[in-house]
Amino acid sequence: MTDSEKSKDFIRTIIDEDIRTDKYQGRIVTRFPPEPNAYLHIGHAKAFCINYGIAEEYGGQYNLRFDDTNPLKEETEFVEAIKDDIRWLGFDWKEHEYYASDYFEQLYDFAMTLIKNGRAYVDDLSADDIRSYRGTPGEPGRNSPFRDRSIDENLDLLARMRSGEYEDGARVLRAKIDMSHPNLVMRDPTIYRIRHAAHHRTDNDWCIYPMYDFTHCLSDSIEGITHSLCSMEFENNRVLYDWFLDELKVYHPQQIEFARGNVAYTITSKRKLRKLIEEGHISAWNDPRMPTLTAMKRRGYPPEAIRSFWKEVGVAKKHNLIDFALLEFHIREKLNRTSPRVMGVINPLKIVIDNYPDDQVDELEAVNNPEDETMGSRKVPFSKELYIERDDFMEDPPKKFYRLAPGREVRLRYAYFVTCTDVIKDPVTGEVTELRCTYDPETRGGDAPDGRKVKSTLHWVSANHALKAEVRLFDRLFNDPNPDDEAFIDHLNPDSLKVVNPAYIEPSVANAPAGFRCQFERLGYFCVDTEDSKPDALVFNRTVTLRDTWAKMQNKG
RNA sequence: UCCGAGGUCGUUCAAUGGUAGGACACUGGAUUUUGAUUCCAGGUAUCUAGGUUCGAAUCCUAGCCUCGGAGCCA
Repeated sequence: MTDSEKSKDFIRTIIDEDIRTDKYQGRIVTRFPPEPNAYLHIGHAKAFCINYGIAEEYGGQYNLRFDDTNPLKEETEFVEAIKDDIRWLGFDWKEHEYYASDYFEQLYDFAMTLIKNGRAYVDDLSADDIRSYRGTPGEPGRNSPFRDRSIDENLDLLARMRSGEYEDGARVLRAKIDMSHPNLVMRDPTIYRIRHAAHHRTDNDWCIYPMYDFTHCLSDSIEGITHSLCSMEFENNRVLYDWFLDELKVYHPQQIEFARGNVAYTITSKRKLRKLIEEGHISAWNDPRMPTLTAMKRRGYPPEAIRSFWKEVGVAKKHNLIDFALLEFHIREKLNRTSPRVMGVINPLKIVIDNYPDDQVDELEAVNNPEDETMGSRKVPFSKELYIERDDFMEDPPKKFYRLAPGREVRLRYAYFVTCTDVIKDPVTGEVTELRCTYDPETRGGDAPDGRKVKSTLHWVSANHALKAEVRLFDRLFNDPNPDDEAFIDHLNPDSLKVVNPAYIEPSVANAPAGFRCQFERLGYFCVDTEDSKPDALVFNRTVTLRDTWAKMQNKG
């Protein structure tokens, strides 16, 4: 099925209908409204892939708007990080970069209008009292004793709140709606609170700040948003979104909610993510095991894979827990087509080719990417002493084991057929320390002129030519597919990071720049770390393993 | 308890009164100088109970289950 034949999700169905009825005169304008108080994670990517993806598809416009109404939590550092991450995913919001704080003056005017219309009042109740007056689900609240102040008094009080006359928490401005409304959001919600705090953009211009519900709908309205797409947690707030816009008789976008995407084995709560860092379970926001976009970038995930992943997941209103394997599938699919192949040995076992001349070095031709011949080939050095992967040898192999064993012949990729003739062990521990082999000079390049076959092909490096590098093997951060509960620390995977140093890598990657991606043949996709790698001390991150049918067979016993 | 939303293969998204389909995952097979990739084949699903209808995942009624909501957070 092609994209054009593919059925539309419920959001696109609504938009199609809006276009058909000319609801917005052909305009499509969406927005992504992050609060600049943390790094973006995989779940945010779904939100802006939907908002921005739809705008792109319909030839509309998309805005980036920072929802910066709480000076206590927001920082410029996060603004920059968020912009970097969205750009990394390939979206360009052009000149449409906005800040809710840019609208503070207009918002204040709207608040005064509400008061003048008898729809808002200044309340002197404490936060605790407001809570207890609010009632509970199923039980109506009670009106504040300050609810019926005169318009003039309310106007005067609000002006004095703004001028800094009162302490934090002394008063708030509330919408006057219905204290017995079945939806708690409608029980006279707070729209302004006093905060004597410097704001990352407006500095000390203000000491009162508008609340989300008031700010968000009006910001959407000011920007001419057509479809305000957000997650289901705002469903209860939609009546209030509509209420403000209707009361103020301003342009009215429509809010549409969809289910956020939850990826198995990850958590996305900002608070919990912060705790992982504070307690030292991971190193930083960009620790490659984190579900943040900055971490995925560092880990080597291609941005196109994240986009195609969310595109394939689609959008609905159902609670979900998406299989991590689907994300990995998209990562591999992209990387398979684009990554040059390299040979690297992570868990080395030395082999000595007895019949190979002592000081001879052979330069062998290796294909860079069998999926893309335009990527060409390279030379890899072969010599008497090599490393192969320890897992590729078994002294006493089971039936299905195709790799090297005593007396068995295998192919060294792009090199020669070799046969294991002897196994050298540590006399004390019994551990295999070295293999003696012979090679067949007639098989240079990997094919036997007599047509004989081998069961397997191994990767290898020349011991004297290989680069020593650090390799970081990442696995999932949590053991539990749904670790997002209060005991999430207990679900941490103790084996989420294994550092190998040294690993041995073929010399062709000696000058690989930070961020360079490649496939270590038969092992997985790796990239040069952007934080810790140095030209003379390379550090590779494992992005994702290759599919491994053999490992799967073994795990089943 | 009240308000709101949602229940379709293992997972996710379709099917909007007319053969329950795709992708991932899984299983089997073919090809393979990566046990990769690629290709082929296969199995598994409509929350429950009634009703309307020639025909129901879809419409109606009643129930069950899950999630969200009582910030001066977003």
